[in-house]
Amino acid sequence: MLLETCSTAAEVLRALPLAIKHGLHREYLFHAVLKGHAQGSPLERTMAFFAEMRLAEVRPVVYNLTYLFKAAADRSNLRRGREIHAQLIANGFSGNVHAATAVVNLYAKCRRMVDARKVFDRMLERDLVAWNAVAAGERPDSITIVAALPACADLGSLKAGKSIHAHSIRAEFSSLVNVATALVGMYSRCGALATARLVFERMRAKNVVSWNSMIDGYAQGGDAEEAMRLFEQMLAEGIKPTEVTIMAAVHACADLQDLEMGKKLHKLVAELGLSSNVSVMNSLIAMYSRCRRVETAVEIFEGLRQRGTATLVSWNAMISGYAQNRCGGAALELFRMMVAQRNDAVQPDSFTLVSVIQAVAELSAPPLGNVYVATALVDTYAKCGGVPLARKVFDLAARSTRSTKCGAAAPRGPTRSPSCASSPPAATRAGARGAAGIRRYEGGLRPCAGQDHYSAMVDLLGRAGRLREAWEFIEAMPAVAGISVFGALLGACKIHRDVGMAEKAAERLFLLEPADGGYHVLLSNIYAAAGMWPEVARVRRDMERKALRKNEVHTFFSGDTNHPLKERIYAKLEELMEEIKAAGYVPDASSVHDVEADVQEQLLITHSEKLAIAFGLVSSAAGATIQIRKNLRVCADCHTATKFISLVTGREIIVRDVQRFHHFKDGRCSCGDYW
DNA sequence: CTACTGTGAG
Repeated sequence: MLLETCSTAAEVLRALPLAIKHGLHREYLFHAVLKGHAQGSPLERTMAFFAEMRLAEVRPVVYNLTYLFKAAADRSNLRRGREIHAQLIANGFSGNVHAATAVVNLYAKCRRMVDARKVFDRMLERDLVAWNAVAAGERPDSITIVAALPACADLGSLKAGKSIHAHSIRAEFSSLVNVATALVGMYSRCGALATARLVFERMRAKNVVSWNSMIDGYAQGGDAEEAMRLFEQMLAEGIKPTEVTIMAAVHACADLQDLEMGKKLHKLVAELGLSSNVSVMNSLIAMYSRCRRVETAVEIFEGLRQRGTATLVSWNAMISGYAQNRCGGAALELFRMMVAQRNDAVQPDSFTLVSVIQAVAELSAPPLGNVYVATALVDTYAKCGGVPLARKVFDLAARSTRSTKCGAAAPRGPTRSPSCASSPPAATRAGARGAAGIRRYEGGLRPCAGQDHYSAMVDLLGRAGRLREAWEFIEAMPAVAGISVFGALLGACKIHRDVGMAEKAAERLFLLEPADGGYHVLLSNIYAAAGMWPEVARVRRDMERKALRKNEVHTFFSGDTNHPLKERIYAKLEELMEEIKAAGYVPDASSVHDVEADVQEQLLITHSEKLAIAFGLVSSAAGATIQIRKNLRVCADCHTATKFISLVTGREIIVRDVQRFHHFKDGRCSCGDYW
């Protein structure tokens, strides 16, 4: 009871006389308080107490430091971990098995396996615990099994995971909570959500981590609805969520763009005392950005920045938030601030780069005309071993920056969306420009992690109409171009109505067998826009052959005449067109080009959303909400038409396109006509 | 009195 009231060294010192009277040692008291901090306080608080303790000349003992290591490892705080490692060496504890094991664990958790192995190899005495820390036990116990399962998930090897599952059953470990939980995690990260759920449901005893693994499995696996259902169930069962639970739920909320639920979670974060948890706050930044509440995201980000707790992830979340919400100017401004503040811990990485490229693409700045982007790209490709590509980007950049200098990304005044009013504060802008900042990139970027920045780059080149360059860019990529890269090219071909390039892109794309039928629809629409009807039909047949039609929903294509209810659908459509025209709808032909007016209107009328809405109207109960999922972005004409349809039919219509939800009601859309 | 495992933000 004495200890519970002390949290600073001064308080401990004040309590000392009383403690000594009770027969407690001075050291013991400090160590007990430190342990309390390590288990419950933020790492910084724990470190501060440790420093105070040293000032009070309390000699640390081995297990003080092991607690500190655990605190640092749990939060993957490598920098602090290294500091404690130095303390440990300075105090002559490096020979201790427990301490050394904690160091191995720290490096392993922070994904520094080389460092982990170095410390491990230098250990004179090793026990099973130490072996487990490098996940290489010879006679595996249950903890070794638990440690091996995430490795299967990392490798994406369901086969290896299953064989370990079998082994754990033979060794009679499989019903241990930790083993079962690790199995849930392994199955869900390998995409076997149904199996994960089965293991989860069969668990006799579940703990928070079990719930977290299952909920996050759904959240990361794309089933946000199920993630939220399970989250609600967890709360209903009276289990107190942790920061991990919250982050998974926030992620799911962002996916659903469910702002109301997002706000509830934000409140819950405060109630749970998690407002100082940077990771949680970062997930909220991303959630608000996806729900188009950039202002709220900025508030949170600025709060973190002012407290000095913003991390690289925070900056990336905010820059990405701006980019997603078409605030390209603000995104680039924040990017410049990031570079200018000269904080080594917060310098751009490949995540940042993706958002920056998106921002440049959106601003229609000359491709590669932005010297920041270009420099970052050159650096990245050179590091990936793509020297010829780096050279090419460099040449292009040199050519196009001659006229634009650094100015391509200069603030462009008020940006298009009202939500962009919240641009970064001006205080830290000074000195953000110029070559000095760019030099900071040297050595600053890690080699490309995924395909995202390649597809962003292809999108950038493609939108600017530089389709040939985009193609050359893909050919020169040091990595194998994936679905998203060719998808971006195909999208650009749609914008610029380049059938030839579209065919080239589609050929390569379809070899990769995308599960999403949207790309076939995209190609079909490109043909349709060019009036190439036999080709439209060919793509449709191709899709049917590949069974790409989604079976759980009714799927429609532009110009679809194949549905069993087609007569009723087309009749309904005609009726609707009459009604909405009477209500003031004027077809907007800007998304269909180069065909005669009557053909134009015919194309517009038979756009797949309109077909789907008509089907929804003829096949659902009166007054029911109609839900539509679109695998491309909704076109301007369909958007307008849907507003009118919601007005004349009194129905709510919810369209979810690749970008976001559109909630149509009484002639208005939740997106405020901005998407 | 301790160490090793399972969930984790952009």
